[in-house]
Amino acid sequence: MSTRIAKPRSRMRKEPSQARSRATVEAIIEAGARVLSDLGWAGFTTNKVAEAAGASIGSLYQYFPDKLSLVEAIRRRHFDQVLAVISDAAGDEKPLRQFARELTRGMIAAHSIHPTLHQVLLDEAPGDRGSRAAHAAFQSRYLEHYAAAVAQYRRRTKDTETVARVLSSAVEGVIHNAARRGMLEAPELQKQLVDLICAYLSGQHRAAPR
Amino acid sequence: MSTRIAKPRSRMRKEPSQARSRATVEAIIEAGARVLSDLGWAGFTTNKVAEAAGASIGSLYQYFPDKLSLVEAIRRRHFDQVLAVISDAAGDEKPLRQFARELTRGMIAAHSIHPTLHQVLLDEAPGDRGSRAAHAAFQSRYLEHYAAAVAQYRRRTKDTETVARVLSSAVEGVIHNAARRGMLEAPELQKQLVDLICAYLSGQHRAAPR
DNA sequence: AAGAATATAAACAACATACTCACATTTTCT
DNA sequence: AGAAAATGTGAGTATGTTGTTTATATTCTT
Repeated sequence: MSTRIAKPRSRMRKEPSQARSRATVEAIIEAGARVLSDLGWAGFTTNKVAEAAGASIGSLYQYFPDKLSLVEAIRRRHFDQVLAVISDAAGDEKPLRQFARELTRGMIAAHSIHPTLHQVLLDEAPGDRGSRAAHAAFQSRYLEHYAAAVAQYRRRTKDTETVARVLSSAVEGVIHNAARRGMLEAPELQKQLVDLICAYLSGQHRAAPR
Repeated sequence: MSTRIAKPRSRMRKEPSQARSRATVEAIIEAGARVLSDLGWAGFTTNKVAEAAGASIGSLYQYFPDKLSLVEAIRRRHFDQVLAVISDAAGDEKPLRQFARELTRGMIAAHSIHPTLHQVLLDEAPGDRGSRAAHAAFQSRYLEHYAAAVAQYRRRTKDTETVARVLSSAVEGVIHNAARRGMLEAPELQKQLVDLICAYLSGQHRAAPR
């Protein structure tokens, strides 16, 4: 029972050294993201990814030891992008509305390339391997940024974490829904999302007038 | 090419007449919902459903001609439930906050049994068959109810439909996220969701004070 | 007790798909 | 130029999955 051998942690079977191979690896990751976003986890097959990347299945397995390590790579890349967006938006001390606008714009931009990748990565794709830790770390930092914003714009809130979570999931919900309908670019939607964020964060809504 | 034969529309291969068989059918649908919610579309297999229902695979195929018709049945049942919730909440003329509270409570209740079923049904499960129409009809009525509420509580809004969509997707996002974390019952979360709805719908948030 | 309805689960056929391997091509190095 | 290393190829395999059938057993109705 103690014979459970720890799989070698190698992210990549072989480190690409030439420019050509680095381009191949990049193409594979990119194609993987597209397939994952378009077909979902159920349609995410290594052969399909290789074909979409314009590479051969052999090349794929030359750099990624198995399917999961590929998902890992995709996940890492996407999460880094999203994190950068939030980090930027919640940067220094800007007025609420500007923060909301930048956040909205950034999130939409981050999802414009692969509309439903984020959701698929969160919901469908498994995270068996060492990804568990990385995934948690992402979630943590992700929320931290939101929490910082909440603390800044909504000072008299006790449970900052809950508010941050509600806000982030609401934003994600809107983005995801719009993405599925292909309406990410609609300006009216962007405006409404900004309004939603501002309304919730400014939070002067006690005792409705009527 | 025109030889595409229209499959017989039979929802059920055989109508259950005895009480026993009706219970079996119900158990299968219920188990199907659970499997779909827990394992996702990728893990949704007829054998697993039968086992989870405490029935045999043969019984399943006695009543459902194929896998898709089973999903159809699950979908129909769930959507009916959700629709009833919204319909109730957006009933007559109540103050905004009460509407928000009832909507929140109802949505949470509807998702408490099978937390992620709704999302899976919307995102992963295919809708090849005649479900396309039913699905659209549901979406339509779903939005209508939200739009009615928007029109009632937010009179000076031009694009009612967009607002309704933003609101509904935001609520869904929060619910879905909470469901995944097993935090659906947390009272603090419920309160925050109510706040979010009220804040957005009352919409007096122009010109942030600072 | 006969016959209809319902339940069972082993078995299958068809298919999908992650992954390997032996070989071809390109790049780098001497 | 030529050897060696790096990279690319894709048919093939091995393994599993899964929707579905069928022959048989059990329970209900009349």
